[in-house]
Amino acid sequence: MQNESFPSDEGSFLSERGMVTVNKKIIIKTLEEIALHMELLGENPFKVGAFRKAAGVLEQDPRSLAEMDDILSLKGIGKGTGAVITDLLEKGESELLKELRERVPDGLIPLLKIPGLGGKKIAKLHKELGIDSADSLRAACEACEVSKLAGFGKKSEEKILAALEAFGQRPDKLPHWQLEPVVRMIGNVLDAIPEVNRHQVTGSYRRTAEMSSDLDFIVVTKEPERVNEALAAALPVIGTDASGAAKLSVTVDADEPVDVDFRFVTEEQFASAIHHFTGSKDHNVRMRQIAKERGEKISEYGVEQEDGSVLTFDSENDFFAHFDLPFFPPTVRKDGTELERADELETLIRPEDIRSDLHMHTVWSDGAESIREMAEACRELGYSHIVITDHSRYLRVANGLTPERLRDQIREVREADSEVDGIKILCGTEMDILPDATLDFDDELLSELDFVIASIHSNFSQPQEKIMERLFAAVSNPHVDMIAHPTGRIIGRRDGYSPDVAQLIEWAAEYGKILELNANPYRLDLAEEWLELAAEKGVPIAINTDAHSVGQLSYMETGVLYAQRAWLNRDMIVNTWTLDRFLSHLGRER
DNA sequence: GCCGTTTTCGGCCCGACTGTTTTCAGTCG
Repeated sequence: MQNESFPSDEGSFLSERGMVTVNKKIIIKTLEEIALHMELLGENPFKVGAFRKAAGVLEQDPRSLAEMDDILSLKGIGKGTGAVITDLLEKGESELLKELRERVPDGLIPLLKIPGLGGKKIAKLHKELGIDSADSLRAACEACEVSKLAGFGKKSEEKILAALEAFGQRPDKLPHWQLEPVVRMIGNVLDAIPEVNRHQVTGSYRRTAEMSSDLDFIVVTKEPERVNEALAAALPVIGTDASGAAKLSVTVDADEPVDVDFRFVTEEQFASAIHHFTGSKDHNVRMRQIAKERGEKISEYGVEQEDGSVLTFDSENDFFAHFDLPFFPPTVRKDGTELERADELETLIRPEDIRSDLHMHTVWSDGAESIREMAEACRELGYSHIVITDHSRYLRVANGLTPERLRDQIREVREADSEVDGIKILCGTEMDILPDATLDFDDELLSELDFVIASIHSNFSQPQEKIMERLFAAVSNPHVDMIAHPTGRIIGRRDGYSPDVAQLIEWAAEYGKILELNANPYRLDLAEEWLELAAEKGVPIAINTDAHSVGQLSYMETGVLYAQRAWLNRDMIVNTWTLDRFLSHLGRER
């Protein structure tokens, strides 16, 4: 999820005053950097893995460095990794890393990103040809020196050159929203191939990760070669990485090039295959360990028994049941620790728990449909109540409502509510928090509304202090009920206005405000880690679509799935509540 | 490098594909 960062752009471990300030993050980064360097020296992969694992153990531990008095006795931290930590704590730097840095040129590290090059091959290039950077690698390829090395050939040389050409041109990962249409397009292509019996997108996309580096499809067929050919012919393929009877790996031309893997399996293998390729990697490792303890072996094809026979399953449900586990939704399959949280699955938020949407727009501001049309569409979705929340006057580009127009709208909402059966329509606003930290409507007008959302849509680049002053103005106003899209981020495009989210969550807890998980796939704001913190602090969350049209009401599902990633309990999700409970929660003076 | 404790040595998740081989190592997911 995070961008991979390399030591070169990592910034110094020294603070401005030159004093060494070692925190947990630095220890984690150091361990990871050591692993990276060892990989390039062709070290034993298990040794490399041990350093990665130690970093992971620290990351996993919720405590800060100061709270960890037993850091050296944690499982996964031993003599070698412990020495690095001790070194860092005592001297502020790692002797081992220093040594490794002297042996490994900085320029080698980015080369790990070139497909087909791993630690061993890069080590060889360095040792045999003195390659120490992307530039020297390019020169060596152009001089045809690389193909002379044992283990390399003409083809490797060409592939490396092509990869160097594309270096930095392509983003590592694409946002979920950008992949969605590609998934749909590929689904249609698969549907049209007669030899395909069924298919399922898996991978991090199925886990509703906000960014994915590729797409993985499991395809059930009896004729993999035919399907392989048909896919290659029907898709806008701009490159093929691997092609066989079991898999096809291609790069597909979309808005951005997208890497797509297809795995061909039989009907019996389907459940095991989708589990395997949905991951996460760490989840799979954990599952395999559990299998191993029982004398079994999990692969993408099934569960191998001690006698060599292979069990297959009708569904992922049955697969988990075989290990005496409940079904874990893809969204919670993360670092493997989820397997210890089976008792929380019962209360985990599910799409069918949602009974309202508290943030949507109509033709009154920048929406596409009328109040009645939105309400009727929500009724179709089975909701019991909704809030109409058009923009306020400051947002001119969105035709924001003046106080006069808002009063007119209130009348119209009341009227629509009395006319449309089967759903309660509430009056609200999405009111701007202005750049000067005042609110767009006065208290008197706000008191006439059922639900007040406050949001920032302007002057994102203000210093954090000012942004927080604005958010505080909203949070501390007794009429404001919720802060929408609290950071203003657009995934993969912009970071938003970078508030101090931890502080905002504290305030929300203190002033009894709701924070939004905006379900628009472009936003998914708040992000996962903040949702976890909000849950810890007992701050209620509303999952809202912010729909500007009837079609966008379907964003709700993505929002709920994303919320599962943060293990949100349905009881803390405001829009699972009944209308009565919702109104009594709001219960402010009117 | 780390772990276990019916193991202090011998594992560490598992399999497909590629490119370079003439039987397999390396990379990748």
